[in-house]
Amino acid sequence: MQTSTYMKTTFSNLPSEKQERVLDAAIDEFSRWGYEKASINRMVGRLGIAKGSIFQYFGSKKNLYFHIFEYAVGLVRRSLKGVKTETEGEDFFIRLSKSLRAGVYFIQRYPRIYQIYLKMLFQEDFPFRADLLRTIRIFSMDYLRPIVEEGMKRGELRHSLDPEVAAFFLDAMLDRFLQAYCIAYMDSGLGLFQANEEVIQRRIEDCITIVRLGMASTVSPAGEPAA
Amino acid sequence: MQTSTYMKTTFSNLPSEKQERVLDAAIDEFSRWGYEKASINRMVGRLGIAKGSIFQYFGSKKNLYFHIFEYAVGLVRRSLKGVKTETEGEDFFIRLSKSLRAGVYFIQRYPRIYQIYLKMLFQEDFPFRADLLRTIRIFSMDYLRPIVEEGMKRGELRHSLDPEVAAFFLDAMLDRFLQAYCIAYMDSGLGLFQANEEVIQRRIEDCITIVRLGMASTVSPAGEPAA
DNA sequence: TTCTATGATGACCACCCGGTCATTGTCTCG
DNA sequence: CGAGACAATGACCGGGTGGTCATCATAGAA
Repeated sequence: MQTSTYMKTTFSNLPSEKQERVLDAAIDEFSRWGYEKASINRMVGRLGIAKGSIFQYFGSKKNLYFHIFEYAVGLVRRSLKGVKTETEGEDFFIRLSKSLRAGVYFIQRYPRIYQIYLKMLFQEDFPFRADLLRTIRIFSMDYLRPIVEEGMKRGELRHSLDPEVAAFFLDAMLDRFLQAYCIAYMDSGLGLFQANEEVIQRRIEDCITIVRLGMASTVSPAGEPAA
Repeated sequence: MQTSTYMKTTFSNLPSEKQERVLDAAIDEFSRWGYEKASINRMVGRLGIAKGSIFQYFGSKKNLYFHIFEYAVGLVRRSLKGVKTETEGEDFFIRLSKSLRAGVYFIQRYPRIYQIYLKMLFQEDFPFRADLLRTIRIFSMDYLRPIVEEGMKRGELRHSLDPEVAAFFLDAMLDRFLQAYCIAYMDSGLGLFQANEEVIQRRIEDCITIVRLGMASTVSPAGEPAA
């Protein structure tokens, strides 16, 4: 169990089996309820320990949340780094496709972590929320922008493209795609919500085709390049 | 003042000047705090009336919220209908551009209404939230899909385009664009947040260019069509 | 004037929250 | 067997919530 600014020695002295039970309960609680509505009372009730213990471990609800957030950021960071290096040198649109796939995989492997993100995104302001979300957006942009720039350098992307705008655009698309996979009302009739692998893969290709070719018909009246 | 399922006769009997003050205070409260954290106590405190009155008017906090939601939906409906008819027959990408502009205008004219939407989107589950958001998404798709289909009929869009996917894609882009204009951490370095008209217009054109042409460089090695 | 209907009121209710801290185990070392 | 260190406990605190209801105020009709 790594150290963290947000936990006290009382917690790190605990047998790791108990630490894990506590963290698991916290992830469960926050992923189900978000920050504000998460209840320490409920959490300790399910854990079968006293409320005071949690405050002995972390000092406050906020610190507990930060600790979990830090852990989640670590997971995402490793995952993104993995995709980036594994796809190094490949075509831009292949990389994009694999990144989106990796996003889906991540959600499948750590559904509660993604739920915490969604709850954070889809939740009333709590004081430090904006900072945490900014952290996530910067993450995303730091991942996407270099990939775009590399794609431009290789001539795979239009020279007239503004990398900032392109990264913003991709961020919007990727984010919404994953939301549609996890939230029923964000899937606007696409059938993406909790879809199986086959549908997901088809929709990924659909969306990336739009990103690649755009929506306009080719200017020459001759017709489509390939249809 | 139109009737509504959610208000009682006690409210409709009120002098309309007082009705408006109450509704204004409710919009203010919900736009600032969202549903769960909106406080009837605070609201009546600012209004200078008794708490019991609100429950005499609407029966419950939920009914009050529904009443406001219904009002907001009416505003959006009228606004969208306006843009759709005004741009009838124009080029698809012009229509798209004007739709996005209209979104910005709407937010500028009714900032608190949009805030209520954002708070609803970015907020913990309250029981009926999913239904309300589904309503909004369906709205959006019902607006976009026919525009896409018309664009395809005119040959302005690729025949190989799937209208469902295209509408989803556009919804994602438009939604995120407006969020970036209103929420600092959603503006990933684009400078869209609270931007002036000139920047907004430029970014609209940037984004729509990507939608139109895509990101890929033209397959022929000859170079860009126009750069 | 008196009666009646209806709006206005705010003390009060049950419930939940995060956080505190004096007290009670429990384990280790001398 | 102490003694000291430290984890565990849960009653308790102040503060907030949506919602209720007996009571009061008032305006128009008879």
